[in-house]
Amino acid sequence: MRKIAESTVRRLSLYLRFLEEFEAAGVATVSSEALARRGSTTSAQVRKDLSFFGSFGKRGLGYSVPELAATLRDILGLERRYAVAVVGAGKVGSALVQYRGFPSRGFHVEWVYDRDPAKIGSAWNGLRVRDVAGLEADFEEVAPDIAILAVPADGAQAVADRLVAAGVRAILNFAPVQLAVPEEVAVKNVNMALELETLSYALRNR
Amino acid sequence: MRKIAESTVRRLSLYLRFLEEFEAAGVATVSSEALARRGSTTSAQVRKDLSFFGSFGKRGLGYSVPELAATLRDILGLERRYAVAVVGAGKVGSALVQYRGFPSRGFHVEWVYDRDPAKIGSAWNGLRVRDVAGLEADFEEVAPDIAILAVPADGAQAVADRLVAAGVRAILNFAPVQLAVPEEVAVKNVNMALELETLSYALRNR
DNA sequence: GGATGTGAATGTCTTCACAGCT
DNA sequence: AGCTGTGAAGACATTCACATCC
Repeated sequence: MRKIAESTVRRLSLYLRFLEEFEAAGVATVSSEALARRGSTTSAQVRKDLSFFGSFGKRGLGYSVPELAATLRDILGLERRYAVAVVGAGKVGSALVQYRGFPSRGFHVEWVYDRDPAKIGSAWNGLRVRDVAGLEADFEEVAPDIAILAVPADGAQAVADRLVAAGVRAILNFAPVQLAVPEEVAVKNVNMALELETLSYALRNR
Repeated sequence: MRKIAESTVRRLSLYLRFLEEFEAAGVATVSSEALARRGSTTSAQVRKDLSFFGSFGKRGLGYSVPELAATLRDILGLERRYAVAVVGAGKVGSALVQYRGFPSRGFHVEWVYDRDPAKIGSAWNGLRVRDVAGLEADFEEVAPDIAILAVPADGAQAVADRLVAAGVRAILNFAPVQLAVPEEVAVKNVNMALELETLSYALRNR
C-alpha cells in the first residue's frame, strides 16, 4: 500500500469519531461537506483522505454512516482487541489505567507496572500493580500489543529497550525523551510541556 | 513576521530540550549536525528552522549552546511566567497539577477547578480545589494565561465558552471534542485515544 | 440535482548543494 | 577546513474544479 501521511491517519480517526456521533444521533447518511464542517476541514480534504483507500460513497447521496464507520475501523485496525501494558504507576499512569475512552475503542489495559515496592501489589481499578522487574517473565507467553510508557525521563530508554526485547511493537511514550528503538517498532510521543510551549509561541505571536 | 509552521515550532521546542541537556553536560558549542542527530532530523532542517528567525551560529564553528538556548526561549516566549488554570480535578487534572515538567519551564498551575462538591475545598498539591461556578468571579482581576481543560467531553464546550468570556486566550484541551472558539484563542488538543489509534494503524501496516 | 472521486494546479515543507564567512 | 545560511529543487499535502455516476 502507498504510504499514507500521518496527518491523514489522524483525520480518519477524527472522522470516525464524528461518524459515531452521527450514528448515535440516528443520522443514516452524511456528505463529505457535513463531515468537513464537523472537523473544521474541507470536503475535498475528506474525499481525498478516503480516496487513498477506496471509494465508499454514493454520488449524489453521500456516505452511509455505519458503513463508512466500519470501513474506517477496518482501515485503522480497530476491529480487533489490543492488550495494553502501562509501565509507571504514577499520576499519568493512573489517569491512563482508568481512562474511559480506551476500552470502547478496543484498547484494554491488562498490566500495570512500577518499580516502587510501596505500589507493587496494590490494586488499581481491578488490576494488581506488578513489579517491573518481572516484565520479561510476564510477557514470555503473551506480550502486550502496545505499551504505554509513563515513567520518569531517566528510566525511559532502559524500559523501552526491555519492552522491545520482550516483543512489544508499539509504544506510546509520555516520558519527555526521544526514544531510540528499532525501526520496526512504532513510537508516538506525548509531551505535555511541549504542547504548552507551542501555546506559548501562539500567544506571543498574535 | 512570516507565518511559521507548527512542525517548525515543535522542533524548536525539542531543540531547546537538547540544548539544555548539552548545557548540563558542559558542552559549549554544538553543530546543526549534532542537534539533528539528537532529534532524529537533518542538519539542513535544523538550520532552516533557525533561519526563519535569524542567524545565530558561527560558520565553521556551530552554535553557542547557552546563547542558542536563550534565543529559543525568547522565540518561544518562554522568558516569561505563565499562570495556568486546570479545569477538571479528575485523574488527568491530578496528573497535570503535579507534573514536574511545568514549573521549570515557566508554567505555574495556580487554580484547580471542579464541579463535584466532594472535591471542592480539598487540597491538591498545596492548591485548594475551587468551585467551577466561581470561575468568572475568580478571573475578574487576573485571568490565567493558559487554561487546561480536563473535563468530560459533554461539558467541555460550555466550560471553554466561559473561559474565553473570562479572558483566556490559550486552551490545552484534553477532552475528546473539537472545541469551537473565536480565532484569537489558541487551542491545542491532546487526545490519547487518537494517539493509540495512530499506533493501531502503524501496527497494522508494517 | 447533487455529491462523489480524482487529475491538475497550487501551496507548503523538506532536502540539496554550495557560496560565503570564521 | 569546517559549518552556517539560503536560494533552488524536489517531495509532499491541500485545494480546485469538473467529469462521472446515482
